[in-house]
Amino acid sequence: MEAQVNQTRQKVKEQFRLFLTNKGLKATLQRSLILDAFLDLDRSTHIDELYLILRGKHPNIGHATVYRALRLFTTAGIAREINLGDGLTRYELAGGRRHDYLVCSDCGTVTEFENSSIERHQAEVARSMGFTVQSLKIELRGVCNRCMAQPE
Amino acid sequence: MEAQVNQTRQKVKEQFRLFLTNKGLKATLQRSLILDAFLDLDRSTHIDELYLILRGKHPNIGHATVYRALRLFTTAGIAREINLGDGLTRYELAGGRRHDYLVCSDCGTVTEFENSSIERHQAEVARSMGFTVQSLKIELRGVCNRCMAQPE
DNA sequence: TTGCCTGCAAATCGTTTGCAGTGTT
DNA sequence: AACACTGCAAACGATTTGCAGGCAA
Repeated sequence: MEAQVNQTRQKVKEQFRLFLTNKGLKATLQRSLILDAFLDLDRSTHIDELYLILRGKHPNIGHATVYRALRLFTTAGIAREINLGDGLTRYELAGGRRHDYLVCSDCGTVTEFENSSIERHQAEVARSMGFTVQSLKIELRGVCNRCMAQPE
Repeated sequence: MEAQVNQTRQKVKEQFRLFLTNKGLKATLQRSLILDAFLDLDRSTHIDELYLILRGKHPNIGHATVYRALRLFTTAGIAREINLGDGLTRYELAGGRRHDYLVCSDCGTVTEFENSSIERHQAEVARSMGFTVQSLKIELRGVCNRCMAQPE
């Protein structure tokens, strides 16, 4: 599976490289760094998390550059925006099939899981209402087992 | 059903009145106006919509007052916050069982529907992950039949 | 009278944009 | 040499907060 991760990484980087070439955009050091940091995490994240990681290695990278890069990844089809309503925009690798989130209302942790059986069912209901479904998001709020165990 | 709506309205207003008394808070004209406007709509709404309606009748009501009132309704258990990721906080009457939304990515319209069969199923999965579920939200993005029909 | 509430304006927070200088092609 | 890109700071839009005066209890 280690090998598979690396394969995904290479595919994504290649996909991005092609996207840039096709659009006449430029392959800059920052974009490469941000994409690497994003791929390293391998889970949904928000800009500030990436920004902090990146600042560690490259102190003069700009906040705006990270925002711009993630938006670019999204239009390139590499990333996907998710918004869990806490005022932060999160990003996850597109291509994955994780649209299901457990949000802990205590510590704010977001756990992802997958449950594809529900998608068909849900999409069917929507279709019967004359709605053409593009994407599905399921969000559960509650208390995670860690917070349940240790009262602060 | 007209009668039932009025019954709900009275119950909610009574619930709010009790809440205020118990907490030592005050029943002001503004809070009453905002609650009425909220109940009149009888569907999820955002602050600006309420604000505009209220300004029509009471030109010097403050933006902040509407925000504060809706937050109060939420803590009173009358309203529920929903966030569909478009940067606006929406509110709906709590007590209802509508947690399912169709968001049109074209015109932004939010249509609500109900599908309780899914809740048990989904909650079960979460529980197996050691998660205590408090609430569930299902969000479908796509194109509504109106937008599908008329290309701009 | 007490002190919660209101309306206004200023502050805040995440995110976007303008701009002058830099780096890719 | 063109022109996209970066970093900074200022702008932005939704929401919150501080404060002086106003109004329920």
